[in-house]
Amino acid sequence: MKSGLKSADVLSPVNCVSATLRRAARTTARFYDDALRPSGLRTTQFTLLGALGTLGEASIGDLSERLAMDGTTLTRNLEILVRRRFVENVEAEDRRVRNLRLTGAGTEAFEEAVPLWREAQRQVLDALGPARWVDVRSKLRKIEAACER
Amino acid sequence: MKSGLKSADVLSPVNCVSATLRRAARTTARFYDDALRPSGLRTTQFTLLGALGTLGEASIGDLSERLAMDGTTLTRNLEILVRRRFVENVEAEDRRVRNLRLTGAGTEAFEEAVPLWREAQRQVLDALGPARWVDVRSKLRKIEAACER
DNA sequence: CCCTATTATCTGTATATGCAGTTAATAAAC
DNA sequence: GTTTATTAACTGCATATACAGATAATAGGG
Repeated sequence: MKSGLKSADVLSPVNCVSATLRRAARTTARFYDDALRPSGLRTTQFTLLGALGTLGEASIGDLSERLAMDGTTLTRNLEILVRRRFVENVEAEDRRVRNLRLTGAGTEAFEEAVPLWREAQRQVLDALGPARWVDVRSKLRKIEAACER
Repeated sequence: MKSGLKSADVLSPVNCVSATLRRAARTTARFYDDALRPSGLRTTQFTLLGALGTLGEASIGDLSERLAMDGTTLTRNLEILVRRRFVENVEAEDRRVRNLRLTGAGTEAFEEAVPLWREAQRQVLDALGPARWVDVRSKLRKIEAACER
């Protein structure tokens, strides 16, 4: 038989969903990081600046929910961007909360990186086809939902 | 319209392939790490022990290729497993190479973790359906291929 | 109003990840 | 056979990631 996969296969550790996703995440991160290198931004930083650009002003909690990233991770990832003056703090009414927002330099850095990012994204989508990517994405959402209860 | 996605959407940074995959990887890693916690193994360690179990005896280069993971990352990830006596060094003919192999304790630790892993994997596959997962996996391979040239 | 519970963030610690540059050993060139 | 190129792994550095426990501030109950 040609591509017969028995159900036992997917319950064998060599076919771990988490390992497969991490592997794909490593490989694409290397690719996008390489493409973004001239901009001085890593993919994670690019994503974080983009999220702040969209949200306008956001707390660590807001970003944590949106990016499905632990708050303590964000504290440290943001620290780097604040140090480089791409992001700044804004005081919130609730004084437990620290709100963050893009600076002018942060907006500029992001915008300059967009064409580099777009070229990487284009190469990946040319290989897969946008419709297939949209399909994969919706299935990844299902997987995440199963992991979040 | 209901789910009309124009091609412009997928070329907008909010739909970054790398960011989406990293997010999914983070979420599943948290889930599997939590499931594996009683075993004392993280998902990455479980995967690494599994790869060594399959390969029998392997160099850093072998593992690097199989896991699409940088050699320097492996040097450090293996260091932890060697320290815990789950993995041991074996001298190779080529003296630049360091070969690695599971110890008895490493095999035991892995085998004890398998049922915990299987339960996590089962939950994810129940939510998605094994056929859909096989489909996603093949598309992830295409994405990786596009990133590796 | 005070006490308690909840919430938002931070710190300490550990692992995960990869690039640039180094070292040591083998392979190739002459 | 020596010199040169290539290869395998390692070190230094920086970022990415999350859990446990601490701190500070708000919200709720009496």
